[in-house]
Amino acid sequence: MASKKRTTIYDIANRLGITPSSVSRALNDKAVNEKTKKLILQTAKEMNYKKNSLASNLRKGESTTIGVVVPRINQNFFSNVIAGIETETYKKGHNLIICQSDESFEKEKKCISMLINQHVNCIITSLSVETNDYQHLQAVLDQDIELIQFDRVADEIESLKVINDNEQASYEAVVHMMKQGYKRIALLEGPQNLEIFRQRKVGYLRALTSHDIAVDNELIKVNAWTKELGAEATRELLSLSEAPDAIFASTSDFSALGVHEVAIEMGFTVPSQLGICGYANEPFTEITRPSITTIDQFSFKMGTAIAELYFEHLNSPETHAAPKVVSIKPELIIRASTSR
Amino acid sequence: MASKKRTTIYDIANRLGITPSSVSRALNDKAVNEKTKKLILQTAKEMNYKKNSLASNLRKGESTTIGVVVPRINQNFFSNVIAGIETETYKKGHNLIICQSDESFEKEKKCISMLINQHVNCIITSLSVETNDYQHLQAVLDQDIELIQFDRVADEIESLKVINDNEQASYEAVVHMMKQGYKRIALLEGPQNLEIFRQRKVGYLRALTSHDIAVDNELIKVNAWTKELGAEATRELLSLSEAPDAIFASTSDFSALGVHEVAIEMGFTVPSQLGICGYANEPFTEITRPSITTIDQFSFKMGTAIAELYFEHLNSPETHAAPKVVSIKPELIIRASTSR
DNA sequence: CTGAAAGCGCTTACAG
DNA sequence: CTGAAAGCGCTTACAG
Repeated sequence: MASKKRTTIYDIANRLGITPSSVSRALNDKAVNEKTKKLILQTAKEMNYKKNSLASNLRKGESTTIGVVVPRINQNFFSNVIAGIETETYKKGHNLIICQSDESFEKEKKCISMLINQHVNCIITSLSVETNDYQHLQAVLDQDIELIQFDRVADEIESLKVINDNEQASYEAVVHMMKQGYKRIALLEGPQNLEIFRQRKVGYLRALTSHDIAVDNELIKVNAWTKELGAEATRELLSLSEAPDAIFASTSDFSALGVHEVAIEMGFTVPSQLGICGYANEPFTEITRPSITTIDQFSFKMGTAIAELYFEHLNSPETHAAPKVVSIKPELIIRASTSR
Repeated sequence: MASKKRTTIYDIANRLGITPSSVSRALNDKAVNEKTKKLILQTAKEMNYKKNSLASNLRKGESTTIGVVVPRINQNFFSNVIAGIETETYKKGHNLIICQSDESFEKEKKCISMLINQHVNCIITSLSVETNDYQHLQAVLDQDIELIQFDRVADEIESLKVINDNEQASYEAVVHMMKQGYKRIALLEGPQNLEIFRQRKVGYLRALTSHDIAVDNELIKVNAWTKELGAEATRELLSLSEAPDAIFASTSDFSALGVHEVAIEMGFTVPSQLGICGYANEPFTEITRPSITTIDQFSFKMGTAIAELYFEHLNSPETHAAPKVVSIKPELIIRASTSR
């Protein structure tokens, strides 16, 4: 049943008494006598021929493979982006090699290196939370491989980018909370080596200052980007003599979930005594009671936008002028946790 | 900056006045004079050499690439399995090409075909809900490519398999509900072309009959495997003159979520008037109020088990005797929705 | 330890 | 339209 050796175009050529050149041409739909072409295609099917893309790509000096490196494959935001990318690349027969950095800078570097070896013709990546140096991204460009950064991007690396307007989204979220009457709005911020978290903080600060509210550093909690860290920060915040009446978990919905649980645990009523806003529109934010206000990043759409950018640049002449940056406007999803 | 042409072992050989053979040997840590080896490695680094795995794999007639086809990349269960696989394969430098069938039989076939062309040396797959014919899987075996099926497997295809004991898990779930005093337990079943859904139904039936409870076909709802379909089926069930007092959404937690919502909407108190049990231990089952009893499939562990199976067979002599089947015992997670 | 040569499976200018 | 030949970048028996 299982044949140790796969059928090649030589096998087909031998059987038909023609040259491999013609077989190759027929298989690739190039100019070949119609009758012979038909015969070749039929014979290929009979002999169970499967093209060897490795050989083909090697010869052509190109590949149809794209590398993807994300912090976590099994995190809603990233798996949605990947699903979006796959939906588009599949249509054109391009493949995705997917790695996860596990939020580790070391693993991220190794993954990128592996992908370069694999001769992918594009690397799509979102940085790990530890990443603070971008030589590995520069190395990608140096090998003349297309680079597309998304969401967690390194500004200083000149590559294609697909991002959200994090600052504006945060600004709007905080303004919304102020309009709901919240007076002391705390911020849970993410690791500031990542651009996205810096931008979200800027949005928060801009919202306060543009409404003549003084920034109180006591209300800003560093590195509260997981559920556990969000919970811990909340415990501290709600124990302050002048506790906040709202918390913007700018890092993630997981962090917001931590806030939510601690608030209930400490007897604060949401949203009347405490407003909560998260980030990312994870599915569970709709399910908690009260449901959590958050920001939708259109992750699946980010994925399709990335794929579109890729194909656009695959065909276009090297317009290394100014790498394109696509910004997708996130949307504030107002739910019960901030509606009073 | 960007070099159109990548450095090859020839470039290194020329620079050093030696042959490509030696360069290749040095790079692959084969027997080479220590001094030359050092020199070669250093030069490779200087010249920014990156191995071309395509060429290497082609020459060696093997590859370190594994193909994965799952129904949905962005579904918790599958993304966890993938994360588990990646964690193990990464350690040994093997890559994952990932495709999603989108629950479409047609796309599944095309993905498998693409992966064969890509010369992957293993295909890992979980069938789409539409799949009712397995020629495409047989084709994988015919090309002498290792095949590992998981979760949604085709019994008749003799391949490696990693599965849950669905029947036993369902049996235990239903017995648990009976012990909680539920008398009329309904079943939401999945498409019966898939083995897993057949097994879950068998477990349900076995639980009833082994406890001398007559099976009431009115309480068995077909194809209720999404949230919407689960909700619809629940509406019908709860409108019966003799409505059920518990619903086992054997298809998925999404379906159970539909049950949950309709129950509340129709004024049934959970768990006192209606017990609910789902399947898969999706994160949100812990967050609903009341929380939902479900079955944990240890998805991440399934992933690592799959990878282990792969590496085991990579080295072992072709033991085509009886393809190994690894069964991972799922665990009933008892929560509020069935605790009265 | 090292070199010369062949070959993995394919594609593509170059002739005819 | 078709064939003969070279070559993508690498690895590996075969000699020495």
